Amino acid sequence: MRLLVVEDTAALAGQLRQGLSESGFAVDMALDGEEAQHLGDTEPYDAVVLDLGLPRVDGLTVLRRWRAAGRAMPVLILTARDSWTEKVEGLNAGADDYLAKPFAMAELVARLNALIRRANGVSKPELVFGEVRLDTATRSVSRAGAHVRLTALEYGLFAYLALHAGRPVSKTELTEHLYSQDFDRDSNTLEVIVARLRRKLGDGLIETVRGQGYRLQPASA
Amino acid sequence: MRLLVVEDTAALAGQLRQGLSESGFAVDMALDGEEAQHLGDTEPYDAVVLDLGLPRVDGLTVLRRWRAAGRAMPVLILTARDSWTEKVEGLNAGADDYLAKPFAMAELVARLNALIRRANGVSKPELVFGEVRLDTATRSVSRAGAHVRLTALEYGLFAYLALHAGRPVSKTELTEHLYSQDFDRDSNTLEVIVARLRRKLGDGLIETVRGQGYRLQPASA
DNA sequence: TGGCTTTCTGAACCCGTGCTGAGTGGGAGG
DNA sequence: CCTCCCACTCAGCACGGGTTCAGAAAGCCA
Repeated sequence: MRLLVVEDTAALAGQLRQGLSESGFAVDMALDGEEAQHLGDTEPYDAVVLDLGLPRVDGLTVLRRWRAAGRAMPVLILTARDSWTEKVEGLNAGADDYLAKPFAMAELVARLNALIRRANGVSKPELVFGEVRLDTATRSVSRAGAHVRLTALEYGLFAYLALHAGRPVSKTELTEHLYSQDFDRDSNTLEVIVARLRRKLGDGLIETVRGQGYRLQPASA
Repeated sequence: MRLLVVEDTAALAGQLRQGLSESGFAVDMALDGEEAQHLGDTEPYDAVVLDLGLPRVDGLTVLRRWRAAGRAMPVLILTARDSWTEKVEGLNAGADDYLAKPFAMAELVARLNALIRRANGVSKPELVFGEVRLDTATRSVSRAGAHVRLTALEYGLFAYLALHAGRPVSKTELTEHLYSQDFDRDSNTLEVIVARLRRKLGDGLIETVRGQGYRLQPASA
Protein backbone atom coordinates (compact mmCIF):
# COMPACT_ATOMS: atom_id res chain seq x y z
CA MET A 1 0.00 0.00 0.00
CA ARG A 2 1.31 3.36 -0.98
CA LEU A 3 0.92 6.43 1.19
CA LEU A 4 1.42 10.14 0.85
CA VAL A 5 2.55 11.75 4.09
CA VAL A 6 2.27 15.52 4.27
CA GLU A 7 4.24 16.91 7.18
CA ASP A 8 6.44 19.98 7.42
CA THR A 9 8.31 19.57 10.69
CA ALA A 10 11.37 17.50 9.97
CA ALA A 11 11.38 15.49 13.17
CA LEU A 12 7.87 14.19 12.91
CA ALA A 13 8.27 13.66 9.18
CA GLY A 14 11.21 11.39 9.81
CA GLN A 15 9.40 9.39 12.44
CA LEU A 16 6.41 8.96 10.18
CA ARG A 17 8.46 7.84 7.25
CA GLN A 18 10.32 5.29 9.30
CA GLY A 19 7.41 4.00 11.27
CA LEU A 20 5.15 3.61 8.29
CA SER A 21 7.82 2.02 6.12
CA GLU A 22 8.49 -0.47 8.87
CA SER A 23 4.83 -1.28 8.85
CA GLY A 24 5.05 -2.19 5.22
CA PHE A 25 3.79 0.92 3.48
CA ALA A 26 5.45 2.53 0.50
CA VAL A 27 5.77 6.11 1.62
CA ASP A 28 6.09 9.33 -0.37
CA MET A 29 6.72 12.53 1.58
CA ALA A 30 5.53 16.05 0.85
CA LEU A 31 6.92 18.94 2.85
CA ASP A 32 4.45 21.64 1.92
CA GLY A 33 0.99 22.06 0.53
CA GLU A 34 2.00 22.72 -3.03
CA GLU A 35 4.03 19.57 -3.30
CA ALA A 36 1.27 17.63 -1.62
CA GLN A 37 -1.28 18.95 -4.03
CA HIS A 38 0.77 17.96 -7.00
CA LEU A 39 1.59 14.48 -5.79
CA GLY A 40 -1.95 13.75 -4.75
CA ASP A 41 -3.15 14.76 -8.17
CA THR A 42 -0.72 12.67 -10.11
CA GLU A 43 0.14 9.59 -8.10
CA PRO A 44 -2.28 6.86 -7.12
CA TYR A 45 -2.14 6.68 -3.34
CA ASP A 46 -4.04 4.25 -1.21
CA ALA A 47 -4.27 6.80 1.57
CA VAL A 48 -2.95 10.19 2.67
CA VAL A 49 -1.72 11.37 6.07
CA LEU A 50 -2.16 15.12 6.15
CA ASP A 51 -0.91 17.48 8.80
CA LEU A 52 -2.94 20.65 8.91
CA GLY A 53 -1.08 23.90 9.29
CA LEU A 54 1.47 23.76 6.52
CA PRO A 55 3.57 26.49 4.97
CA ARG A 56 2.55 27.89 1.58
CA VAL A 57 -0.80 26.28 0.92
CA ASP A 58 -2.86 25.31 3.93
CA GLY A 59 -3.68 21.65 4.46
CA LEU A 60 -7.39 22.21 4.47
CA THR A 61 -7.18 23.98 1.15
CA VAL A 62 -5.27 21.11 -0.37
CA LEU A 63 -7.87 18.68 0.86
CA ARG A 64 -10.77 20.74 -0.44
CA ARG A 65 -9.19 21.01 -3.85
CA TRP A 66 -8.65 17.27 -4.02
CA ARG A 67 -12.24 16.59 -3.20
CA ALA A 68 -13.45 19.20 -5.66
CA ALA A 69 -11.45 17.49 -8.36
CA GLY A 70 -13.00 14.18 -7.47
CA ARG A 71 -10.05 12.50 -5.77
CA ALA A 72 -11.55 9.98 -3.47
CA MET A 73 -8.58 8.42 -1.68
CA PRO A 74 -8.98 8.23 2.10
CA VAL A 75 -7.36 11.09 4.00
CA LEU A 76 -6.41 11.02 7.66
CA ILE A 77 -5.63 14.39 9.21
CA LEU A 78 -3.29 15.06 12.07
CA THR A 79 -4.63 17.77 14.34
CA ALA A 80 -3.16 19.63 17.27
CA ARG A 81 -3.91 18.19 20.65
CA ASP A 82 -7.20 19.78 21.51
CA SER A 83 -8.02 21.92 18.55
CA TRP A 84 -11.65 21.15 18.30
CA THR A 85 -12.26 23.42 15.36
CA GLU A 86 -9.44 21.98 13.29
CA LYS A 87 -10.90 18.55 13.58
CA VAL A 88 -14.41 19.59 12.62
CA GLU A 89 -13.24 21.70 9.73
CA GLY A 90 -11.10 18.86 8.52
CA LEU A 91 -13.89 16.37 8.49
CA ASN A 92 -16.13 18.86 6.75
CA ALA A 93 -13.48 19.40 4.11
CA GLY A 94 -13.60 15.72 3.28
CA ALA A 95 -11.25 13.99 5.68
CA ASP A 96 -12.13 10.42 6.55
CA ASP A 97 -10.50 10.21 9.96
CA TYR A 98 -8.36 12.23 12.32
CA LEU A 99 -5.73 11.68 14.95
CA ALA A 100 -4.64 14.16 17.62
CA LYS A 101 -0.95 14.77 18.12
CA PRO A 102 0.88 13.27 19.82
CA PHE A 103 -0.13 9.77 18.92
CA ALA A 104 1.15 6.23 18.96
CA MET A 105 2.48 4.88 15.70
CA ALA A 106 0.55 1.66 16.18
CA GLU A 107 -2.67 3.59 16.36
CA LEU A 108 -1.93 5.44 13.15
CA VAL A 109 -1.10 2.21 11.35
CA ALA A 110 -4.26 0.54 12.55
CA ARG A 111 -6.43 3.42 11.44
CA LEU A 112 -4.78 3.61 8.05
CA ASN A 113 -5.31 -0.07 7.48
CA ALA A 114 -8.95 0.27 8.39
CA LEU A 115 -9.37 3.30 6.14
CA ILE A 116 -7.82 1.58 3.16
CA ARG A 117 -9.95 -1.46 3.70
CA ARG A 118 -13.16 0.50 3.87
CA ALA A 119 -12.21 2.65 0.90
CA ASN A 120 -12.11 -0.52 -1.15
CA GLY A 121 -15.48 -1.66 0.03
CA VAL A 122 -14.29 -4.28 2.44
CA SER A 123 -15.85 -3.97 5.84
CA LYS A 124 -14.28 -6.78 7.79
CA PRO A 125 -10.57 -6.90 8.58
CA GLU A 126 -10.43 -10.53 7.56
CA LEU A 127 -10.66 -11.87 4.04
CA VAL A 128 -11.00 -15.52 3.13
CA PHE A 129 -10.00 -17.08 -0.17
CA GLY A 130 -10.54 -20.79 -0.02
CA GLU A 131 -8.21 -22.16 2.58
CA VAL A 132 -6.20 -18.96 2.70
CA ARG A 133 -7.09 -16.32 5.24
CA LEU A 134 -5.82 -12.75 5.27
CA ASP A 135 -6.01 -10.62 8.39
CA THR A 136 -5.30 -7.02 7.51
CA ALA A 137 -5.35 -5.97 11.14
CA THR A 138 -2.42 -8.12 12.16
CA ARG A 139 -0.92 -8.30 8.67
CA SER A 140 -0.90 -12.04 8.92
CA VAL A 141 -1.81 -14.76 6.48
CA SER A 142 -2.70 -18.33 7.19
CA ARG A 143 -3.32 -21.33 5.01
CA ALA A 144 -5.52 -24.15 6.21
CA GLY A 145 -5.20 -22.77 9.70
CA ALA A 146 -1.40 -22.69 9.72
CA HIS A 147 0.35 -19.36 9.81
CA VAL A 148 2.34 -18.52 6.70
CA ARG A 149 5.37 -16.28 6.84
CA LEU A 150 5.30 -13.68 4.09
CA THR A 151 7.91 -11.07 3.34
CA ALA A 152 6.96 -7.42 3.17
CA LEU A 153 6.51 -7.37 -0.58
CA GLU A 154 4.77 -10.70 -0.69
CA TYR A 155 2.27 -9.50 1.85
CA GLY A 156 1.83 -6.19 0.11
CA LEU A 157 1.15 -7.75 -3.23
CA PHE A 158 -1.26 -10.29 -1.84
CA ALA A 159 -3.12 -7.73 0.22
CA TYR A 160 -3.53 -5.45 -2.77
CA LEU A 161 -4.88 -8.25 -4.89
CA ALA A 162 -7.18 -9.25 -2.09
CA LEU A 163 -8.58 -5.76 -1.75
CA HIS A 164 -9.27 -5.70 -5.46
CA ALA A 165 -10.37 -9.28 -5.82
CA GLY A 166 -12.50 -10.14 -8.80
CA ARG A 167 -10.92 -7.82 -11.32
CA PRO A 168 -7.59 -8.24 -13.04
CA VAL A 169 -4.89 -5.96 -11.65
CA SER A 170 -2.18 -4.94 -14.08
CA LYS A 171 1.47 -5.16 -13.24
CA THR A 172 1.93 -1.45 -13.62
CA GLU A 173 -0.84 -0.86 -11.14
CA LEU A 174 0.80 -3.25 -8.74
CA THR A 175 4.19 -1.59 -9.01
CA GLU A 176 2.60 1.79 -8.54
CA HIS A 177 1.07 0.70 -5.28
CA LEU A 178 3.91 -1.43 -3.97
CA TYR A 179 6.77 0.94 -4.60
CA SER A 180 7.17 4.58 -3.79
CA GLN A 181 8.19 6.91 -6.59
CA ASP A 182 9.30 5.43 -9.86
CA PHE A 183 10.58 1.99 -10.43
CA ASP A 184 12.39 0.28 -13.24
CA ARG A 185 9.78 -0.76 -15.73
CA ASP A 186 11.03 -3.88 -17.48
CA SER A 187 11.79 -6.09 -14.58
CA ASN A 188 10.18 -9.31 -13.57
CA THR A 189 10.27 -8.90 -9.82
CA LEU A 190 6.54 -9.03 -9.61
CA GLU A 191 6.47 -12.33 -11.42
CA VAL A 192 9.04 -13.68 -9.03
CA ILE A 193 7.02 -12.55 -6.05
CA VAL A 194 3.87 -14.03 -7.49
CA ALA A 195 5.68 -17.31 -8.05
CA ARG A 196 6.76 -17.41 -4.42
CA LEU A 197 3.30 -16.52 -3.24
CA ARG A 198 1.85 -19.34 -5.24
CA ARG A 199 4.28 -21.75 -3.70
CA LYS A 200 3.43 -20.56 -0.22
CA LEU A 201 -0.31 -20.15 -0.62
CA GLY A 202 -1.04 -22.80 -3.19
CA ASP A 203 -1.53 -22.76 -6.93
CA GLY A 204 -4.87 -21.78 -8.33
CA LEU A 205 -5.27 -18.88 -5.96
CA ILE A 206 -3.68 -16.16 -8.04
CA GLU A 207 -4.89 -16.40 -11.58
CA THR A 208 -2.87 -14.80 -14.36
CA VAL A 209 -4.81 -13.00 -17.05
CA ARG A 210 -2.46 -12.88 -19.97
CA GLY A 211 -1.56 -9.39 -21.07
CA GLN A 212 -3.65 -7.87 -18.35
CA GLY A 213 -2.28 -8.85 -15.00
CA TYR A 214 -3.27 -11.00 -12.07
CA ARG A 215 -6.61 -11.70 -10.50
CA LEU A 216 -7.90 -13.18 -7.29
CA GLN A 217 -11.31 -14.75 -7.25
CA PRO A 218 -13.60 -12.76 -4.97
CA ALA A 219 -13.70 -13.78 -1.34
CA SER A 220 -16.07 -16.61 -0.55
CA ALA A 221 -17.82 -15.04 2.41
CA MET B 1 -13.74 -2.08 -27.92
CA ARG B 2 -11.86 0.35 -30.08
CA LEU B 3 -10.89 3.82 -28.97
CA LEU B 4 -9.51 6.94 -30.53
CA VAL B 5 -7.23 8.85 -28.18
CA VAL B 6 -6.42 12.42 -29.16
CA GLU B 7 -3.51 13.76 -27.17
CA ASP B 8 -0.55 15.85 -28.26
CA THR B 9 1.88 15.70 -25.34
CA ALA B 10 3.99 12.61 -25.80
CA ALA B 11 4.21 11.61 -22.16
CA LEU B 12 0.51 11.55 -21.47
CA ALA B 13 -0.15 9.97 -24.85
CA GLY B 14 2.12 7.10 -23.95
CA GLN B 15 0.49 6.58 -20.59
CA LEU B 16 -2.93 6.60 -22.14
CA ARG B 17 -2.01 4.12 -24.81
CA GLN B 18 -0.50 1.75 -22.30
CA GLY B 19 -3.13 2.03 -19.65
CA LEU B 20 -6.02 1.66 -22.03
CA SER B 21 -4.46 -1.24 -23.91
CA GLU B 22 -3.87 -2.97 -20.61
CA SER B 23 -7.54 -2.56 -19.90
CA GLY B 24 -8.38 -4.38 -23.07
CA PHE B 25 -9.14 -1.60 -25.50
CA ALA B 26 -7.88 -1.45 -29.05
CA VAL B 27 -6.34 2.01 -29.20
CA ASP B 28 -5.67 4.34 -32.11
CA MET B 29 -3.75 7.53 -31.39
CA ALA B 30 -4.05 10.94 -33.00
CA LEU B 31 -1.48 13.61 -32.26
CA ASP B 32 -3.26 16.67 -33.57
CA GLY B 33 -6.70 17.88 -34.50
CA GLU B 34 -6.40 17.23 -38.20
CA GLU B 35 -5.46 13.61 -37.76
CA ALA B 36 -8.17 13.20 -35.16
CA GLN B 37 -10.75 14.66 -37.46
CA HIS B 38 -9.80 12.33 -40.25
CA LEU B 39 -9.73 9.18 -38.14
CA GLY B 40 -12.97 9.99 -36.39
CA ASP B 41 -14.63 10.50 -39.75
CA THR B 42 -13.41 7.30 -41.29
CA GLU B 43 -13.04 4.69 -38.54
CA PRO B 44 -15.82 3.30 -36.39
CA TYR B 45 -14.80 3.97 -32.80
CA ASP B 46 -16.67 2.89 -29.72
CA ALA B 47 -15.52 6.00 -27.89
CA VAL B 48 -13.12 8.92 -28.15
CA VAL B 49 -10.82 10.44 -25.55
CA LEU B 50 -10.20 14.03 -26.59
CA ASP B 51 -7.75 16.42 -25.04
CA LEU B 52 -8.78 20.01 -25.61
CA GLY B 53 -6.06 22.46 -26.55
CA LEU B 54 -4.37 20.74 -29.45
CA PRO B 55 -2.03 22.16 -32.06
CA ARG B 56 -3.39 22.91 -35.52
CA VAL B 57 -7.10 22.38 -35.16
CA ASP B 58 -8.58 22.95 -31.74
CA GLY B 59 -10.22 20.04 -29.96
CA LEU B 60 -13.52 21.79 -29.60
CA THR B 61 -13.64 22.48 -33.30
CA VAL B 62 -13.01 18.85 -34.09
CA LEU B 63 -15.79 17.82 -31.78
CA ARG B 64 -18.27 20.31 -33.23
CA ARG B 65 -17.51 19.18 -36.74
CA TRP B 66 -18.07 15.57 -35.80
CA ARG B 67 -21.40 16.34 -34.25
CA ALA B 68 -22.41 18.52 -37.19
CA ALA B 69 -21.62 15.60 -39.48
CA GLY B 70 -23.78 13.35 -37.36
CA ARG B 71 -21.08 11.26 -35.69
CA ALA B 72 -22.63 10.07 -32.49
CA MET B 73 -19.88 8.07 -30.78
CA PRO B 74 -19.40 8.98 -27.12
CA VAL B 75 -16.66 11.54 -26.51
CA LEU B 76 -14.89 12.09 -23.20
CA ILE B 77 -12.89 15.29 -22.99
CA LEU B 78 -9.82 15.90 -20.88
CA THR B 79 -9.80 19.40 -19.45
CA ALA B 80 -7.19 21.41 -17.63
CA ARG B 81 -7.30 21.37 -13.88
CA ASP B 82 -9.85 23.99 -13.05
CA SER B 83 -10.77 25.44 -16.38
CA TRP B 84 -14.42 25.80 -15.76
CA THR B 85 -15.10 27.31 -19.14
CA GLU B 86 -13.36 24.53 -21.04
CA LYS B 87 -15.57 21.98 -19.41
CA VAL B 88 -18.79 23.82 -20.09
CA GLU B 89 -17.85 24.61 -23.66
CA GLY B 90 -16.91 21.01 -24.20
CA LEU B 91 -20.19 19.68 -22.97
CA ASN B 92 -22.04 22.22 -25.09
CA ALA B 93 -20.06 21.15 -28.10
CA GLY B 94 -21.37 17.65 -27.66
CA ALA B 95 -19.05 15.90 -25.25
CA ASP B 96 -20.63 13.17 -23.17
CA ASP B 97 -18.35 13.30 -20.16
CA TYR B 98 -15.25 15.06 -18.95
CA LEU B 99 -12.30 14.38 -16.70
CA ALA B 100 -9.98 17.00 -15.20
CA LYS B 101 -6.26 16.48 -15.60
CA PRO B 102 -4.52 14.97 -13.88
CA PHE B 103 -6.61 11.90 -13.32
CA ALA B 104 -6.35 8.27 -12.27
CA MET B 105 -6.28 5.72 -15.07
CA ALA B 106 -8.78 3.52 -13.27
CA GLU B 107 -11.27 6.35 -13.26
CA LEU B 108 -10.87 6.94 -16.97
CA VAL B 109 -11.36 3.27 -17.72
CA ALA B 110 -14.45 3.08 -15.57
CA ARG B 111 -16.00 6.10 -17.23
CA LEU B 112 -15.23 4.87 -20.71
CA ASN B 113 -16.81 1.53 -19.98
CA ALA B 114 -19.89 3.26 -18.64
CA LEU B 115 -20.06 5.59 -21.63
CA ILE B 116 -19.80 2.77 -24.12
CA ARG B 117 -22.42 0.79 -22.30
CA ARG B 118 -24.87 3.66 -22.16
CA ALA B 119 -24.21 4.63 -25.77
CA ASN B 120 -25.49 1.20 -26.69
CA GLY B 121 -28.54 1.54 -24.55
CA VAL B 122 -27.42 -0.73 -21.75
CA SER B 123 -27.75 0.76 -18.31
CA LYS B 124 -26.50 -1.96 -16.00
CA PRO B 125 -22.91 -3.21 -15.96
CA GLU B 126 -24.12 -6.79 -15.90
CA LEU B 127 -25.74 -8.65 -18.77
CA VAL B 128 -27.40 -12.04 -18.57
CA PHE B 129 -27.92 -14.44 -21.45
CA GLY B 130 -29.51 -17.59 -20.20
CA GLU B 131 -27.04 -19.22 -17.86
CA VAL B 132 -24.22 -17.00 -19.05
CA ARG B 133 -23.48 -13.81 -17.18
CA LEU B 134 -21.23 -10.97 -18.38
CA ASP B 135 -19.86 -8.40 -15.95
CA THR B 136 -18.35 -5.50 -17.85
CA ALA B 137 -17.03 -3.91 -14.69
CA THR B 138 -14.70 -6.76 -13.81
CA ARG B 139 -14.43 -8.09 -17.35
CA SER B 140 -15.50 -11.48 -16.11
CA VAL B 141 -17.87 -14.05 -17.51
CA SER B 142 -19.57 -16.87 -15.69
CA ARG B 143 -21.65 -19.79 -16.82
CA ALA B 144 -24.14 -21.36 -14.47
CA GLY B 145 -22.42 -19.56 -11.64
CA ALA B 146 -18.94 -20.83 -12.44
CA HIS B 147 -16.30 -18.41 -13.58
CA VAL B 148 -15.20 -18.96 -17.18
CA ARG B 149 -11.72 -17.99 -18.28
CA LEU B 150 -11.79 -16.08 -21.55
CA THR B 151 -8.83 -14.80 -23.50
CA ALA B 152 -8.61 -11.15 -24.47
CA LEU B 153 -10.11 -11.61 -27.92
CA GLU B 154 -12.74 -14.02 -26.75
CA TYR B 155 -13.92 -11.55 -24.15
CA GLY B 156 -13.79 -8.65 -26.57
CA LEU B 157 -15.83 -10.45 -29.15
CA PHE B 158 -18.40 -11.66 -26.70
CA ALA B 159 -18.74 -8.27 -25.04
CA TYR B 160 -19.28 -6.60 -28.38
CA LEU B 161 -21.95 -9.07 -29.35
CA ALA B 162 -23.54 -8.65 -25.96
CA LEU B 163 -23.72 -4.89 -26.30
CA HIS B 164 -25.36 -5.30 -29.67
CA ALA B 165 -27.50 -8.26 -28.78
CA GLY B 166 -30.54 -8.86 -30.92
CA ARG B 167 -29.13 -7.77 -34.23
CA PRO B 168 -26.69 -9.65 -36.43
CA VAL B 169 -23.17 -8.25 -36.32
CA SER B 170 -21.08 -8.69 -39.43
CA LYS B 171 -17.56 -10.02 -39.35
CA THR B 172 -16.13 -6.86 -40.80
CA GLU B 173 -17.81 -4.87 -38.06
CA LEU B 174 -16.34 -7.21 -35.48
CA THR B 175 -12.81 -6.93 -36.84
CA GLU B 176 -13.13 -3.18 -37.01
CA HIS B 177 -14.02 -3.00 -33.36
CA LEU B 178 -11.67 -5.67 -32.06
CA TYR B 179 -8.51 -4.63 -33.81
CA SER B 180 -6.86 -1.25 -34.03
CA GLN B 181 -5.80 -0.02 -37.44
CA ASP B 182 -6.05 -2.33 -40.38
CA PHE B 183 -6.18 -6.02 -40.24
CA ASP B 184 -5.80 -8.74 -42.81
CA ARG B 185 -9.19 -9.15 -44.35
CA ASP B 186 -9.54 -12.71 -45.58
CA SER B 187 -8.79 -14.68 -42.48
CA ASN B 188 -11.00 -16.87 -40.42
CA THR B 189 -9.71 -15.95 -36.98
CA LEU B 190 -13.08 -14.70 -35.94
CA GLU B 191 -14.70 -17.97 -36.82
CA VAL B 192 -12.12 -19.80 -34.77
CA ILE B 193 -12.70 -17.53 -31.82
CA VAL B 194 -16.45 -17.94 -32.11
CA ALA B 195 -15.99 -21.70 -32.14
CA ARG B 196 -13.95 -21.52 -28.95
CA LEU B 197 -16.50 -19.26 -27.33
CA ARG B 198 -19.26 -21.68 -28.17
CA ARG B 199 -17.34 -24.50 -26.57
CA LYS B 200 -16.77 -22.48 -23.42
CA LEU B 201 -20.16 -20.85 -23.13
CA GLY B 202 -22.34 -23.48 -24.70
CA ASP B 203 -23.84 -23.92 -28.15
CA GLY B 204 -26.98 -22.08 -29.03
CA LEU B 205 -25.80 -18.87 -27.46
CA ILE B 206 -24.11 -17.33 -30.47
CA GLU B 207 -26.31 -17.76 -33.49
CA THR B 208 -24.84 -17.46 -36.99
CA VAL B 209 -26.84 -15.60 -39.56
CA ARG B 210 -25.53 -16.85 -42.81
CA GLY B 211 -24.06 -14.13 -44.99
CA GLN B 212 -24.68 -11.50 -42.34
CA GLY B 213 -22.70 -12.37 -39.27
CA TYR B 214 -23.38 -13.46 -35.71
CA ARG B 215 -26.19 -12.68 -33.36
CA LEU B 216 -26.84 -12.97 -29.67
CA GLN B 217 -30.40 -13.23 -28.42
CA PRO B 218 -31.23 -10.16 -26.35
CA ALA B 219 -30.57 -10.31 -22.65
CA SER B 220 -33.28 -11.90 -20.60
CA ALA B 221 -33.60 -9.27 -17.89
C1' DT C 1 -29.82 -33.75 -56.75
C1' DG C 2 -25.47 -31.55 -57.75
C1' DG C 3 -22.44 -27.92 -57.40
C1' DC C 4 -21.00 -23.85 -55.09
C1' DT C 5 -20.23 -20.95 -51.22
C1' DT C 6 -19.96 -20.12 -46.49
C1' DT C 7 -19.01 -21.67 -42.04
C1' DC C 8 -17.10 -24.90 -38.67
C1' DT C 9 -13.46 -27.12 -36.23
C1' DG C 10 -9.43 -29.85 -35.19
C1' DA C 11 -4.52 -29.63 -35.60
C1' DA C 12 -0.23 -27.40 -36.15
C1' DC C 13 2.62 -23.34 -35.99
C1' DC C 14 5.07 -19.48 -33.93
C1' DC C 15 5.74 -15.72 -31.19
C1' DG C 16 5.42 -13.39 -26.96
C1' DT C 17 4.48 -13.57 -22.23
C1' DG C 18 5.06 -15.50 -18.05
C1' DC C 19 7.47 -18.94 -14.92
C1' DT C 20 11.22 -20.47 -12.27
C1' DG C 21 15.76 -21.85 -10.46
C1' DA C 22 20.17 -20.08 -9.54
C1' DG C 23 23.05 -16.49 -8.56
C1' DT C 24 24.24 -11.47 -6.93
C1' DG C 25 24.01 -7.58 -3.87
C1' DG C 26 22.82 -5.03 0.00
C1' DG C 27 20.87 -3.92 4.44
C1' DA C 28 19.84 -5.16 9.18
C1' DG C 29 20.99 -7.46 13.20
C1' DG C 30 23.96 -9.97 15.99
C1' DC D 1 32.87 -7.96 10.82
C1' DC D 2 30.10 -11.73 9.73
C1' DT D 3 25.68 -13.75 8.68
C1' DC D 4 21.29 -14.12 7.15
C1' DC D 5 17.51 -12.90 4.65
C1' DC D 6 15.21 -10.46 1.29
C1' DA D 7 14.93 -8.10 -3.05
C1' DC D 8 16.45 -8.24 -7.46
C1' DT D 9 18.63 -9.87 -12.04
C1' DC D 10 19.25 -13.05 -15.55
C1' DA D 11 18.63 -16.72 -18.68
C1' DG D 12 16.51 -20.61 -20.26
C1' DC D 13 12.27 -22.89 -20.67
C1' DA D 14 7.22 -23.77 -20.86
C1' DC D 15 2.99 -22.54 -22.19
C1' DG D 16 -0.88 -19.88 -24.01
C1' DG D 17 -3.03 -17.72 -27.41
C1' DG D 18 -3.59 -15.76 -31.90
C1' DT D 19 -3.17 -17.24 -36.38
C1' DT D 20 -3.17 -20.33 -40.41
C1' DC D 21 -4.51 -24.26 -42.93
C1' DA D 22 -7.18 -28.06 -44.54
C1' DG D 23 -10.80 -30.97 -44.62
C1' DA D 24 -15.67 -31.60 -43.16
C1' DA D 25 -20.18 -29.88 -42.66
C1' DA D 26 -24.04 -27.04 -43.62
C1' DG D 27 -26.75 -23.85 -46.42
C1' DC D 28 -28.26 -22.02 -50.68
C1' DC D 29 -29.60 -22.00 -55.50
C1' DA D 30 -30.25 -23.85 -60.00
